[in-house]
Amino acid sequence: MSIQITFPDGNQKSFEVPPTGLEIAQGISPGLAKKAAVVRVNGELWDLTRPIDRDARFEIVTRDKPEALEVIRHDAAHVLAQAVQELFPGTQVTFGPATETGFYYDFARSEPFTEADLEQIEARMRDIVKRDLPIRREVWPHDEAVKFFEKAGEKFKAEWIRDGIKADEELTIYRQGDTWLDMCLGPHLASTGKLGTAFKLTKVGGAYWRGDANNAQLQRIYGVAFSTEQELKDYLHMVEEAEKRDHRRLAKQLDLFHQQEEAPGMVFWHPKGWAIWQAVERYVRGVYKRSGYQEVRGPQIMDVSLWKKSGHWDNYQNNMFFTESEKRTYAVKPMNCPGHVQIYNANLHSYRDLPIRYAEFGGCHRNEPSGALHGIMRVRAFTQDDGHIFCMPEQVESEVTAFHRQAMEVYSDFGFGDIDIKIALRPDKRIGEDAIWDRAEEALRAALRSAGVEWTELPGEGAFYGPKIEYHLRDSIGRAWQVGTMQVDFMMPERLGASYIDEHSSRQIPVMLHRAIVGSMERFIGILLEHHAGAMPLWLAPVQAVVAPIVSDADAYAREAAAALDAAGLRVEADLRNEKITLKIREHSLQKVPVIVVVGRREAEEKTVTLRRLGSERQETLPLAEAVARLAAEAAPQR
RNA sequence: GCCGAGAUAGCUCAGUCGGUAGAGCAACUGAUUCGUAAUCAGUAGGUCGGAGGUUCGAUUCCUCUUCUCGGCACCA
Repeated sequence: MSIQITFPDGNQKSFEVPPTGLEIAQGISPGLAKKAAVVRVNGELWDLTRPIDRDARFEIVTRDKPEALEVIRHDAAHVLAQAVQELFPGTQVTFGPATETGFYYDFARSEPFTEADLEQIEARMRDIVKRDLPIRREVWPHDEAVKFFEKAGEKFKAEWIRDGIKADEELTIYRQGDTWLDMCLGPHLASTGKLGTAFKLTKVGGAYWRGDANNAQLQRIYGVAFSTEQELKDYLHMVEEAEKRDHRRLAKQLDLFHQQEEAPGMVFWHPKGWAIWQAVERYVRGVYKRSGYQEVRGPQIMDVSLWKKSGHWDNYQNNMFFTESEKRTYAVKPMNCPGHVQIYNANLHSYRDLPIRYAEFGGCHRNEPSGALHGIMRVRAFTQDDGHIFCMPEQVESEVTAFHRQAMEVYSDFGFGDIDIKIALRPDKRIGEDAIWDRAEEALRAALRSAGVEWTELPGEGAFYGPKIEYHLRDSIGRAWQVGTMQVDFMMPERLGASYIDEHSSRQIPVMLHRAIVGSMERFIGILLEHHAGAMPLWLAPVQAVVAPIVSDADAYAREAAAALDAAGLRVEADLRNEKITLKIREHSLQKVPVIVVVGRREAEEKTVTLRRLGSERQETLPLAEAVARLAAEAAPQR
C-alpha cells in the first residue's frame, strides 16, 4: 500500500513507506528542510518527524509563517518547563500554552519563584536549546500515562488525564531528549535547537489550577518569543515605549488626577483632567440628544428592598456598598437601571410612546475586589454614560442596530479604529427561561449581522438578566478593556413592574435595553490618554493653547490675544513668566499643549501671532483674528 | 479576594551590612528681557506608608496593617 502525498500546487508523489514531513522536505531541497518548522497534513499541523501514514494534502510550514510562530512559542513553554524541573526538582508541571506574544507555563511549587530565579531559568533554557535535544511524539494508553505521572509525583497531570481527557481521545506525549517529557497535543519543532534564541522570560505571577479560584494556586512564568532576534528586540522596544504611555504615569506628568490611600479605587480629578472629562461629557451629551435620549437623574442611594426585587442583592451584595439611617438599609447604587425604571413607572405609557430612551451620566459605586483595581481603568466609583431604552419586542433589533452604528461613530470620533466586538451569552447563574434567552441572544446576533461586522461569542459571560454585546478597546500594552455594551433584558422590567398599554388596551411588559458607549468615563479617559500618549487632539486637550510672549513688552498684547481666544471658546492660558521662549516652548510641549501662540515685539506691532503646533517645528505667522477663527473652528467639539 | 513584589522630598530615584538620610528636576529668593525643547546664582524642603515589637538606638531587622504594582480570579 503506497501513500499518496498531494502538494499545494497539485503535484502528487507516492511513497512506499510512510514518509515524515522532514524527509519530504529534504527531497525537495535541503534549504527548505532547514527552514521548515512543521507541516500541514490534511489541514492539521503535524510535527516534522511524525510519519505520514495516510494519503494527504501536504504543505510545509516554514519558520517565518504565523502558524510556525505559535509552535515556536509553545516549544519555548516546554523548554521553560524542562529548565524549571532541572533547576528545581520537585516542581510539578501543569500547562503551558502559546500566547499572543509568547508563552507561559504554570508550575506547582511551594517556594515562590523570584526575579533572580527567572534569570537562572532563562540561562538554563538557552542551555537546553544549545543541547539541541530531539523532540519526539509518542502515543500512550491512558492508564499507563496516569500511572506514570502519579509515580512521578505529577498529580496535576494525572488528574487532567483522568478528568479532562475522554477515553477515546488520543493521548500524546512529547519527549524532549531522553529523560524529560510532557503530555501535550503538539505539534512541536523537531528539536530544542530549532527554537532559536529569540525569547525572554518577562514576569512571574499567580494563576489558579484550571482557572478556578477554588483550586490550588500555581505560579505562572511568562515569556515572550519570536522567530528572529530582531523581532524580539523590536517587541521589547515597543513595550518600553508603551509603558511611557501608561495613563497613571501621564496623569502625574500632566497633572490630570490622582488617587490616594483614603479612597481606594476612586479618583480625585484635577482641573486639567476634569477639563478632558467635560470635553468628553459634552460630546456624549450631544450623542444622547442626536439619538433621541432624554437625560434624567436618579438618586445615589435607594432602599435595599428595591435591589432585592431587581435581583442585584442576590447576585452582587458582596460587591455593593450599604449605608444605614433610621433603621433602614440603603444600597449605594451599583447601576442606574432600577432608577430609570422608577422614572419610567412614574407615568402610564402607551405603545405609541415607545421606544422611550432615558440617559444619565450615572455615578455608580461597586465594591470591586482590591486586586481588581487598576488606575482609573477599574475603579470603585465611576460614571457611566448609561442609557435605557424601553421598547416593544419588535423594536429591539432596530434599536440595537442604531446603537451599534452610533457607537462605532463615537469610537471613530475619538480616534479609535481597532475595536473588538463580542457577544456574551447566558451565564450559569441567571434569571429567566431559556426560550427568552434564545430570543434575546438572537436579537443581538441579528443586529450585528445586519451591520455586517464580525464578532466573537463568549459563552457564559452574559449578565444575569440578559446577553450583551461588548465593545473592547486596548490599552497601551495591549490589555483589552470593555467600554461600550448593549444588553437585551426581558427580566428587569417585569421584576420592577414596568408596563405599557398596547393597541388592544391591555397591559404589556416592555423590553429594556441597557446601553453605554464609553462605558465608564474613567476607563474611557484612561484608554483615551494611552491611545493618544497624552497628546490629546485639540478638541479634547485640557489646555488647547498657550500664549507665550518673548519679551515683557509683548505681555499686554499676549493678554489681548489670550482674551480673544478665550472669548472664542478656547481653553487658553497666557504664560507671562519672565523666562526665555525656549523654556516656555519646552515646558508646554512636554505638557502636550497642542498649540503654542508665540508673540514678540513684531507680532505685537503687526497684530499677528505665530503658531507652533505640538510635534512640529514649523511656524506660521498670521493675523490674530484669523488665528482665532481658525483655532476656534478646529477646537469645536466633534459633530 | 489569592500569589508575588514594592512604598524614602512635589516628581524621578539613590542610600543606610542598625548610629534618625542624599542627587537631579520642580518650588522659593535674587539677577537676567533673552525669537522657538532647559539662563545663572542662592535658599528652603523629609516624624523614610501606618501601628506594634526586638534593641542603648529602627528608615534599615521582625509582626501586623493600608495602599500601589504584576499576575490570577472577579467585572451587573
